[in-house]
Amino acid sequence: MSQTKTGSAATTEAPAKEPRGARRKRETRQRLMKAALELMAARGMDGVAINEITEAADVGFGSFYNHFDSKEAIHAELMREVLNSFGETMDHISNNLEDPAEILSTAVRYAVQRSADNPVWGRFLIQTALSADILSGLGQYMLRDIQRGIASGRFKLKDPLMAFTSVGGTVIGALTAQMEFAPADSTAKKVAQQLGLNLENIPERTASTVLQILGLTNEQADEVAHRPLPPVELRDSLF
Amino acid sequence: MSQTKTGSAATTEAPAKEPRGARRKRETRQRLMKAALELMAARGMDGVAINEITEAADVGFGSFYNHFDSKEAIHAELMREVLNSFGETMDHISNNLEDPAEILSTAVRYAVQRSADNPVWGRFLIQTALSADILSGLGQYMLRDIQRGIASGRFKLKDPLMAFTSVGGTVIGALTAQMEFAPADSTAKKVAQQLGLNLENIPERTASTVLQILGLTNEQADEVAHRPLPPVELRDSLF
DNA sequence: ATTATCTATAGATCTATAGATAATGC
DNA sequence: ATTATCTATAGATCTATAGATAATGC
Repeated sequence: MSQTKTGSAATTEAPAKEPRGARRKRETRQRLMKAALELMAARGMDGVAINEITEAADVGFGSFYNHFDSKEAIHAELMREVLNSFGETMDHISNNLEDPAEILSTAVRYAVQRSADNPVWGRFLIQTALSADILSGLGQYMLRDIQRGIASGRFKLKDPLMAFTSVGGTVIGALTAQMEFAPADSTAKKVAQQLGLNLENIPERTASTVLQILGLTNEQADEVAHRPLPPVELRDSLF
Repeated sequence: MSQTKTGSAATTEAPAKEPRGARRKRETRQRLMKAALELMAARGMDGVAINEITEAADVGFGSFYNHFDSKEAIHAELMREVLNSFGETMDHISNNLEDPAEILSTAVRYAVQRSADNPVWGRFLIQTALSADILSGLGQYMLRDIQRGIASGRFKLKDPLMAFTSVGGTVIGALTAQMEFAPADSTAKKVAQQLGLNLENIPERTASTVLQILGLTNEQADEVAHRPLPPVELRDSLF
C-alpha cells in the first residue's frame, strides 16, 4: 500500500500552492494513465504489459509502482475515471432539463457522438459497460433515467426488465456500430454503404429507437431525439 | 504446420473403420477442446494458459501442439464450432417454419434458453458475437432472418440499420441477463427480485421485444413469441 | 532529509520444442 | 516402422522489488 492518491484525481489545474514535486508526481501519474488508456482501449487490459505503458508514457519502469499497485489497479482507475466523467456530464444534463425522455435522449446522443469523435473514450466506455456487473457501469445512469421516466408517466412499460435490457443493448450496439463506421476508410463503412444503409445522424436515430422501446410513438420519439442539443461542458484532463 | 485436421471436426461417432490410433488422437483433441471451452468461457482466451488446458484435459503438455498451433488457434476453433452448431440449429429451424417472425422468435428463444441451461455455451456464444467483426458471428444469422422478414413484408422498418443494431444488442443483453439470473443463489437474481422484476419466461419476452422492434404490434409479437416451440435436435459433442 | 524517479535484476510464468517412451498397425 | 503421447527444458516475457541517482524543500 505504498501509493498516494491525489484527492480529486481528474483535475488538471493544481491549487496554485502545490509544490513542484507534487506536481511532477501528478504529471507522471497522468502520463501513465493516458498511455494506459490508449493501449488498453485498443487491446484490452490483458493485452498490455506494464512495460509498454511506461515506455509509451516515457517513464521509468519502476515508477509505475509509485502510482499503482498493479495493472488491474490502473485499469480500475481508468474505468472509474471514464465513468465519473460521464456521470458528471449526465448530472449536468439532468439538472438542466425537465422531460425524462429528453434527458435520456440527450445522454444517448452525447455518448454515441462522443464515441465517434473519440474512439478511445468510446471503447473504454464499452469496457465499463460490459465489465463485471452491469449496474456498476453505464447501466446505473440508464436505470436512474428510465426509473425517472416511469415515475413521471412519460415511459409506459409493460416489461421493465426487458426494456432495460433492450435499451442497454441498443446503446452498446450503437456505440460499437458508430465506432466501426466512424473512420472514413473502414471496411464496415463500405459494406454498410453497399447495402444501402443510412449512416447519417446515428446519435439521433439511436435516441429515437431507445425512446420507442420505452413506449413513445415513432413521431414523439423522433421529435424529442431531434431537439437542439444543450451545450455540454467537458472537463476531462484525460481525453 | 504439423497438425492434422479431422475432416468433420464435430462428429462423435467415427466411421466404424477408424483405426484405434486415429480415435485416440481425436479423443485427445476433444478433451483439449472441452477443457479449453470451459476455461475460456469463464476467463476469456487471455486468462487461460495452455498449461491449464492440458492439465484440465489430463493430457501431456506437449501434446497440445499435436493438435493446435497456439492458444489463438484453439480459441478460433472453439468459436467456429459453437457458431457452426448454432448455425445448423438455425437452418433446421428455418427449414421447418414459414413465418419469418416465428423463425426469428424461435432462434432467439432457443439461444436465450440454452444460455441459461448451459452458461458455458452461452458465454462462448457471446464471445463470438462480440469478437472481431460483428457479422462473422451471431450477427450473420440475425441479419439473414431480418432480411427475409423485410422481403416478405412481415417486418416493416423505417430504419434497418438501427433495427439490426437494436435487435442484436437486445439479444446479447438478454443472453447476459439470463446468465446472471440463472443461478438460483446469484446476487443479481436477489437484486432483481427486490426491485420487483419479473424473471420468468425471459426467452419469450426477449423474442417479443425483438419482434416489436421489428414493427410488430405488442399483441402480434406476444402471440408469435408464445407459439409452441418445435423440438430442436441437438448434436453437439462438445456440450 | 525527503521524495520521486531511474536502472538493473531476481523470480515467476508461459510458450514452443526436442527427445524419450509407449502404443499401434503392418 | 509409424504415430501419438509424454516429460523435461531452453528461452522469452513479464512482474515486482531493491538500491542508486537526481531533484526538491527546509
